Amino acid sequence: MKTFRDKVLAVVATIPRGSMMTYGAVAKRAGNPRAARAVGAIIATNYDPKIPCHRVIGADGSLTGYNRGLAKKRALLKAEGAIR
DNA sequence: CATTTGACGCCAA
DNA sequence: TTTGGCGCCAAAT
Repeated sequence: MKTFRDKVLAVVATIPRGSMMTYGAVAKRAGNPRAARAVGAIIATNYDPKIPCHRVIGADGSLTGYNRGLAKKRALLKAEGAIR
C-alpha cells in the first residue's frame, strides 16, 4: 500500500495514449472520488517525465494546467489524437 | 506539527 | 448559459 500520491501517479501512468481522464476520475481510481483537488496538487508538484500528466484534464474536458507549459500539453494531446 | 495553497468539482444565483 | 461561491483532499512550506 503506497501513499495516495503514488497511487495517483500510477493511475496517470496507466492512461493509454490517445485517451484522457479527468482529475475526478483519477481520484476515484486512486481510491478517493472527492480528492480531485489533491490529484492536481500531487501531479503539479511531482515533476516526473514518466507521468503523462498531460492526459489529465478537468471534468469538463478543459486543459487546466501543465508543468511543462499548457501549449505543450495541448500539442501532445493533439499529436496523440486525444483531441481532434 | 499547524497552516496555507492548489493543474478540481459541483451547486446556486 | 455563464459566473460566483463552497466543499473536498492531500502535499508543500
